[in-house]
Amino acid sequence: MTSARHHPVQAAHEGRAPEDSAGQEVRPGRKRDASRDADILEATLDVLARVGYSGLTMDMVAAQAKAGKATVYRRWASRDALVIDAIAHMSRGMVDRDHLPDTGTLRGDLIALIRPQSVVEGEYRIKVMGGLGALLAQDPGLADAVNGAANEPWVEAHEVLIRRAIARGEYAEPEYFSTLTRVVSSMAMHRVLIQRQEVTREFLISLIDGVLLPALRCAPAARAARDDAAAAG
Amino acid sequence: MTSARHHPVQAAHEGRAPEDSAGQEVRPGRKRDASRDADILEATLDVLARVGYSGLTMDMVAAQAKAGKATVYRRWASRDALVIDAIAHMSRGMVDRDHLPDTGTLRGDLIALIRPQSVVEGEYRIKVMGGLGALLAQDPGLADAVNGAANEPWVEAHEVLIRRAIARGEYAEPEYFSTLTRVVSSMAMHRVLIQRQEVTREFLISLIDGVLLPALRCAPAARAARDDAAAAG
DNA sequence: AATATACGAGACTTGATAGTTTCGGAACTA
DNA sequence: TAGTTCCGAAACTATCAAGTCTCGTATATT
Repeated sequence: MTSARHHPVQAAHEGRAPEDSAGQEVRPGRKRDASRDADILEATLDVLARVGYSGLTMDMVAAQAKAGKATVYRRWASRDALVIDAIAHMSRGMVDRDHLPDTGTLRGDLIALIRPQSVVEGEYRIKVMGGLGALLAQDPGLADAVNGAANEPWVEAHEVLIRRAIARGEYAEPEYFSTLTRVVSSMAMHRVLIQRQEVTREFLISLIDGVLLPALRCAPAARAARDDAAAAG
Repeated sequence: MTSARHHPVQAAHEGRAPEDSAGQEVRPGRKRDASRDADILEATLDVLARVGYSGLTMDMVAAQAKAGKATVYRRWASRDALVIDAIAHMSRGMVDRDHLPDTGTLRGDLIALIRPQSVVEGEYRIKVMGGLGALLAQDPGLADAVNGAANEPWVEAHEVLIRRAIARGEYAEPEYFSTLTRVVSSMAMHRVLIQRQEVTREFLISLIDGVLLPALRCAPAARAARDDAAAAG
């Protein structure tokens, strides 16, 4: 999408290149150290989580990555382009959508989703998102990208797990399904961004046992299911 | 609390004042035009909605309010103090803590709390709140102020209403009481800040009927109540 | 060896903006 | 009337940070 991707900053298409054909140009001189890319992106995320988008400076990022600013600007054209790529980088490997837990009960699945690093990293991601506020307000496209990177994977995972539990007959199909898939994600974000408290394993379990599962058990059923219930009762 | 309130910027306690006694000092000169306060605060909200917190400049605010910057700085000590007051100004009268509804049922009370102007609704408020993201993540003091102005009033109102319903015997005392008082507030903020959708009356009712009340009905009871239930079942 | 590019470090330039001061004029007090 | 404070407008100062450039050095091609 808006992706302002890596860019050997227009080094190509200059007639003097030995290999003029559109293929890979053979350039003399030291090669770029590809591993610095990830270092810089991770440094960017660290700074973003610590001071937010508007507090982030290129000097901080360079210092954190132990890189020179020239090295950063050789790879990204601007601060915004760097931040956008960092967000994209963050989204990788969050929730493994192809290997969701399957313990037999919804409660077991939801709790299995809470791995030690997802508590810590989840909070980290939430802080990163919070720090983006101003940018989000300006660029709806980026807002979607960030939301998709840090929020929707969790919502979708909960969606799958809840739907599966309903299919098993563990719960009835609720009327406000999509609202329920956002309970944990919403309240965890609120805890970090507004209350400014830690998201612990215990807190997440209190959301599951104290809010989501009870709500699911007693929520008004969707129309079809509700008609059945009305007929029976 | 942290409130950086209006401040005749330390004009007081200077020996030369005619009325030295601690009472209200009679000062010569033109009076401050109190109506400019609201104009400036509303201009601040307009700018905040348009460009977000980090994009807001004092020149923009002054221009929007057709005021001089000196007039702004005569009333607020800093940009942050102005923004905080503007947020407080916006959320004024959202919840009237001294006249909470009392309809006889929790559902009735919660829905009565949703008055047209008390709902965070419409593109305007969404944009204002969206622009605050960076503010929240950066400065704990500012975040507390915003939290106190825009969030806690709701949480406290829900706390009172739910406690009253429990006292009436409408629901049992739940184990995770304080978590439940934050359900609606958390999910409404998430909708505004992350999903970037409107918080409509229908959405709030879906939170009440689809999440909060069902959760309250089926939540695990607090220890004392749970023991009773165990004895009965 | 000669040349070209990458690297970290950091100086430098330039633009933006928070906050201050000045100005001419209006409104209030004594 | 004289003195004081407020007003909007705008010039001014000081700070901060994005982006560029230089330096000494390391690593690549020819």
